[in-house]
Amino acid sequence: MKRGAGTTEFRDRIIDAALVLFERHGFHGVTVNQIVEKAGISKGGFYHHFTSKDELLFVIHDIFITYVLERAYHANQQNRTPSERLRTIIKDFVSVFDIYKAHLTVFYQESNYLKPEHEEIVKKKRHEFKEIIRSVIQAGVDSGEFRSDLSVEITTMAILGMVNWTYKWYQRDGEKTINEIAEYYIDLILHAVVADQQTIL
Amino acid sequence: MKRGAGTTEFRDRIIDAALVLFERHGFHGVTVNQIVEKAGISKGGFYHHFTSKDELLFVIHDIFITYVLERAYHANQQNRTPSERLRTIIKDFVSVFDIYKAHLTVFYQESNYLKPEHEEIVKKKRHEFKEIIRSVIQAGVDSGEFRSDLSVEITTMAILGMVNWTYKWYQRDGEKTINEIAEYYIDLILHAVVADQQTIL
Amino acid sequence: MKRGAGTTEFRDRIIDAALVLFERHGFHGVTVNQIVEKAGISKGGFYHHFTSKDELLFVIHDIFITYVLERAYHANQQNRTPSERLRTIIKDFVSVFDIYKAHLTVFYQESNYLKPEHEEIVKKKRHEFKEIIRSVIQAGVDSGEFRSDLSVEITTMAILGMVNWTYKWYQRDGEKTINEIAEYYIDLILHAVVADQQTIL
Amino acid sequence: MKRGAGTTEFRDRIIDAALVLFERHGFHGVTVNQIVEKAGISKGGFYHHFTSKDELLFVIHDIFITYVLERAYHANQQNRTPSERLRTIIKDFVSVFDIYKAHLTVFYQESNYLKPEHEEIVKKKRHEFKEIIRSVIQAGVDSGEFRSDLSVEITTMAILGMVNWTYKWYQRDGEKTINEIAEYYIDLILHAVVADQQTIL
DNA sequence: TATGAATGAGAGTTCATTCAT
DNA sequence: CATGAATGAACTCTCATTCAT
Repeated sequence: MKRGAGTTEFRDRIIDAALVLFERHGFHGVTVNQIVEKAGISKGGFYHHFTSKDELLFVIHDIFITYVLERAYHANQQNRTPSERLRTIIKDFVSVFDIYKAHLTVFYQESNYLKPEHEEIVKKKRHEFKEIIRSVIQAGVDSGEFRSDLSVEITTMAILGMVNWTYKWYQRDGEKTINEIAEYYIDLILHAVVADQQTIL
Repeated sequence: MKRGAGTTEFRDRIIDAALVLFERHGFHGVTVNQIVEKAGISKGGFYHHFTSKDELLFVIHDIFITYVLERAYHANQQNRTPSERLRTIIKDFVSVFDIYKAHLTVFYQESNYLKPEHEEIVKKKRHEFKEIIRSVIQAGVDSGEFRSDLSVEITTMAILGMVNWTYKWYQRDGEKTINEIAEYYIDLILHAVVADQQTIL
Repeated sequence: MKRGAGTTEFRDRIIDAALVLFERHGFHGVTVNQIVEKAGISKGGFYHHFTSKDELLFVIHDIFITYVLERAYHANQQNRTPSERLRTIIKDFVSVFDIYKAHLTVFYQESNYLKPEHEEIVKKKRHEFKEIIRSVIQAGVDSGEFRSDLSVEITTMAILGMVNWTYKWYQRDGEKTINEIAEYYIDLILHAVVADQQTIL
Repeated sequence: MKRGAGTTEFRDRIIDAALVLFERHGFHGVTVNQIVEKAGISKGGFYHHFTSKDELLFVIHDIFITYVLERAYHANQQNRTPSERLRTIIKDFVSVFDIYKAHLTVFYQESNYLKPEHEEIVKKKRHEFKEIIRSVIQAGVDSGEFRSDLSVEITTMAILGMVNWTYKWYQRDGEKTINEIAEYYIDLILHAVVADQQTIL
């Protein structure tokens, strides 16, 4: 049990160091030497835990997308109406920005440097995440809660764009908390997609 | 007509080749050798026209942002109401996706590899572009045309995110034309930001 | 004795190879490839030990001037009269030609290719060496042992020129040993600078 | 006549520009581009007058050594005693420092970058110059004017070293004129080589 | 396990030289 | 004669990865 803890620390130290460096300088702007120096380990140590620098990039991607996907599945199940589900999914996803800001930046900035075999795995999970949102929009349209003239595809991409883009400007110590931003997004989105109230009344 | 009209110039050949390659493999996934080979010129020729690979990256950024900024300035002047201006700016910007898809992808994907001196120039123009959108939102709020409870900052970033993100999925030969997508975005955005009609009536 | 005594170290192998090549072809007439090939190591190995080819040039300069300076300091202290000190310094310096012939050639031939930061360090030590000789001449003049009409500055430079120039023609397997040449120089110099005996008597 | 003058100017402009640059930065520290820019001509113009950069280096060497050699021959003939001839040769040679300082620096600093075919020509003339001095020393020894225990070879090299080295420190606007320095050298040398006066008296 | 000296393929860049205009 | 855009061989240097210790 003690061993396991120590080993994990080692690996995590590498990932943490890499995240800080990748976020600032990009995957190709950082050398393995810089990573091991920042992590306080040796080069041999690095290659004991990762088969390559490429694998490290994949692991960072995978940690992030796996976590996000899991939460999205969970969030999608526990609400009733599509707008309630949409709200929960977005709030949940956006809350990740505080914990996984660096992962997220690397994820959106460096994913085209993933090796084919890694890219495929990530792509699949990314697609699953998108499908969750898409299905909620579809459900809203089907139930009449959302406007019937919505393009489910474009609406999904529009929401994803709005939300994902946040990583480009969000600062943890900025004026608004990530929760306030999330609430704001939800408000904008629901105004945009929910069917006119009058017709309902 | 005497010169440069019919002939594809050397410099342009380099940029075109680089765009195709950078879009697919990223700035660091492409070597100068690959660029000159695709452009059908010599390595020396490359360095006769660009002082470095870094400068080429900057030129691609600058062509794009300069063009976009100019159009945005123009679009912003010729309409009356904020929503009309917002519509024109967005339509105009999105229409760039068909001509400058590759520039745009490089712009959003590789800008953190710009050298400091180049980054500064690009950053300034990017900021100007953002300020144009921001000022339109602000004008809409001030005039009462847009909801009074809007956060101008977040709304601006939300719109930018939604629109910019398009580069990640838009295909010129896809189901929707870029104009249809633009119209759709405008519809979503106006639903989200325009003050309730009932209250006005 | 445990380490480094028997084995020719990596770093030394590089320096030795570079010296032979630089002496014959000049700093710019030799490539890093040629150096590593002669040293029997890899290119990466070279850059593991030296940050640049320029640094290697500096190291060669520094080894030489540091050694020479140390010996000159030592030689300057253990004799009494200026002519005795001058003799010891010259003999000592010239004896270096047998061990450091290549360093010396590089030192006098390539020093204007040193990078500014390196040049400064070397210049300082060179100046110190010159000052030692100068001070001996000055002492000789002050004590009346040397001619009173000597220009200390020009005499110093004349001696340095005569002695340094040796690197242009001296061959270790030539007619005269370096010691014989040194004795000869000393004889010439003393004839030139020592005050007339008759006038004293 | 006008043509001839203009053409010569062109070639001289190149040489002058190159001299200034080579003296400061060395042959390899200067590009052909820099030379033509400083000379105010085009690259094509350069290669119209010189077959290569290497040839330019040779021409600079040749101008210098040819001039020096000619003067030395002349100086050697018009005096009677060896010491008078030695004096004239040295004064004459050293006076070149004011006109040909740059040539001289390039000559002593970059001659090992001459191409073999050029090197040979220069070497031959250099040797001739040395032989002139050597023959004077020999004549002095033979006539009894100089010390009989002189090594003609080493004495020659010692004198050459002393005199040549001057290029390393001489400044045209320094304390001493080149003529004063020459007189000083001659004084030192004659003190060193002339046989004891008593024995003559 | 852990180390870091050593590797070597390949990157970006330079620059003397050429040649169509 | 003059030009300067274009060439391409050769250069210095980088850095992910290996492996003897």
